[in-house]
Amino acid sequence: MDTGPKIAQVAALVGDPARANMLSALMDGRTLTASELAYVSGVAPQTASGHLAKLSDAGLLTLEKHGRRRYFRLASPLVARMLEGLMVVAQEGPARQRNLWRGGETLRHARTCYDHMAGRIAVAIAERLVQQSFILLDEDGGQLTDTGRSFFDEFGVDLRLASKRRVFCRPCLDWSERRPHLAGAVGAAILHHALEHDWVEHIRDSRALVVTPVGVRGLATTFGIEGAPPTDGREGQVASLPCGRISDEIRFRNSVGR
Amino acid sequence: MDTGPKIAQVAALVGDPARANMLSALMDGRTLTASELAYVSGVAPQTASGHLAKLSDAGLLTLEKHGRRRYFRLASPLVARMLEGLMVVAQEGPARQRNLWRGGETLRHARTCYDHMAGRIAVAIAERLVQQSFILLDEDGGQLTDTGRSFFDEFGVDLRLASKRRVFCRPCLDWSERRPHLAGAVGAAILHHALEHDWVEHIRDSRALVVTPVGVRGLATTFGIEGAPPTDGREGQVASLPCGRISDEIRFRNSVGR
DNA sequence: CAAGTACTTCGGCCAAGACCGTAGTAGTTC
DNA sequence: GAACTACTACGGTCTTGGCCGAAGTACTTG
Repeated sequence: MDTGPKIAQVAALVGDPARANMLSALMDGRTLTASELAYVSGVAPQTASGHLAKLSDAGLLTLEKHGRRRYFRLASPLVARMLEGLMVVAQEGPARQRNLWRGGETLRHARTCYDHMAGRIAVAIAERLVQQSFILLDEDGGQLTDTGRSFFDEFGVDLRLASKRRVFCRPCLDWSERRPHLAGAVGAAILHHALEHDWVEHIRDSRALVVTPVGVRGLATTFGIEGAPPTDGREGQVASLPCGRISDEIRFRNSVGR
Repeated sequence: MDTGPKIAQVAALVGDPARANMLSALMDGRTLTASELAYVSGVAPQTASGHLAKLSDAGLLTLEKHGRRRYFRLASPLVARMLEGLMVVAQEGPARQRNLWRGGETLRHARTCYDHMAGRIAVAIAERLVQQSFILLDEDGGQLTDTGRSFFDEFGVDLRLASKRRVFCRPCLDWSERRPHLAGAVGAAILHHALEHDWVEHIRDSRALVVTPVGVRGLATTFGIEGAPPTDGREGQVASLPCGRISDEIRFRNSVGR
C-alpha cells in the first residue's frame, strides 16, 4: 500500500464542509456534544451522527459518554496541528479575497498554544519585542539580547529558571495571524506572567483567553499595545445554547440555509 | 464565511486518492511532469490533467512550462508541512495494521528536512546521542551536555559558529518514523558534516539522500548505527521512466487495477 | 411507567465529481 | 510540413457519499 491513499482517507474526512466545521469548532480543545456539533456544522442530528461516527472511527475524535450525552473532542494535539497546517494553506490560498475568519473572534484575539500565547495579542507582543530589539528572530530561531534580558528582569519575569532543558526562544507561526508569535521558555514565561497577574483568563475549558481590564492596562503600559478585543461578542453562542430549545432553530436553518 | 468551508476545500483537494498520490510524490521537493504524475497517481493523462489544474488553481502546486512539458512542484514549504501533518495523523490512525510505507523507501531512510537530516538514519543518530547523554531532549527542547560538546569537538564539528541567532538544538517530529530527529544548529551541523565528508549524497534535485559506502563506515564507527538502506531498490522508477514507453503500461494498469 | 431528550440506524433521493474515449492544441524533430 | 509527443477540453457514464424523514434505542425525570 502506498502512502497516498492513507493521507487521502484522512483528508477526505476533513474535506466535507460539515465535518470541517465540526473539527474547527473543536480546535480550541473544548469538548462538545453531538447536538452542538450538529448545530455548528449546519446539518440535521442524524447526519451529524454519521459524520461523528466516521471521525471517531478514523481516530480523529475521541468520545466520552455521560448519561445520554456524547462528548466529543479532538483525539490528540497532532490532529489540531494537522488542522492548523490546513488552515495556513487554506488562508494563503490563491491570492484573492482575504475574508477574515468569523465566529472565532475570541480565539483569534488571544488563546494558548501549548504552553504559550497565540493570537493577535501574542503576535503584537512578539513584534513589539523585536521592534525594541529585545529579541532577535529569524526563520527558525530566536535569541534574547542583553537589553531584552534586563527588560524581562524589570518586567518581573525570571528567565533563569527556564533556560534548562528546553528551547529558550523560538518563533511559532500563528495560524490566525500568519505571523509569528513567541514560543519556547520566553513564550511560556510571558503566558505565565499574564495568567499570574490576571491579565488574561481562560474561558471555560477552552484554549481561548479573555483579556481583563487589568490586562488591557498592563499590555498598554508594558508593550504599548491595544489589548481590548474588537467589540463583537458573538463568541460562546454554541456553548451556551439551551439544549432543548435549539431544535426549532436547526429545523429553520436546515430548511432555509442550504 | 466560516473557517470550516475553506479548510474543507483544501482538504477535499487532498482527499482524492489520485491527487494525494501526486502530492505525496512531490513531497520531497522534486519537480515532476504531468505524465509522470499521471503515472504515479494511476490515472489516465486526461484525468491527471484535470486534477493538476485543480491543484494549481487552489495554489497547492506551481507550474513551469518548458517546451511541451509542464513541470509541477509544491507551491511552498507550507504545503509540505500540511501534508506531513496529515501523514502523521494518517499513520497514527485507529490502532491497526501498521503497514510500512512503500514506494518511498529511500526517502524514508534518509532525507533532508529544511537544513537538517530526517528519516531512519537521523532518528537513529538522535537516539544514539541521547542514549550516550551527549544531548538532553524533552517534548519541545534540547540541550547539549558538556560531554556532548567535547564529542562534537572530536567529531570535527564546530558548533561555536552556529550558536548565534538561531535555535541551537531542537527535536523535530519525523513523519516517517514518528520519533524525533535533531533540528536546529546541531542538526544542521550534522548534515553539513555528512555532506562535506561524502557520507551522504543528494539524489537528483530531490530531498532524498543516499548513504555512501564511506557513510556506512562513518555512521558505524561514529554512532554505532547501521547506515545501509534495506535492499529494496524500487526507488526512482518514476523519474527514470522512459516517457514515451509507459503508455501501454498505464493502459494495462487502468484496465486491470480499478 | 410515561414522557421527554440525546442520539443512532435505515432507506431512498440526489448531486458532485472521478473517470475515460474521443478529439483537439501546442511544441519538437526530421 | 509530416509525424510524433505532451498536454488539454468536452461529453457521457457511473459510483460515491451527503442528506433528511421516519423509526428505533438508551438514558433521565417526574
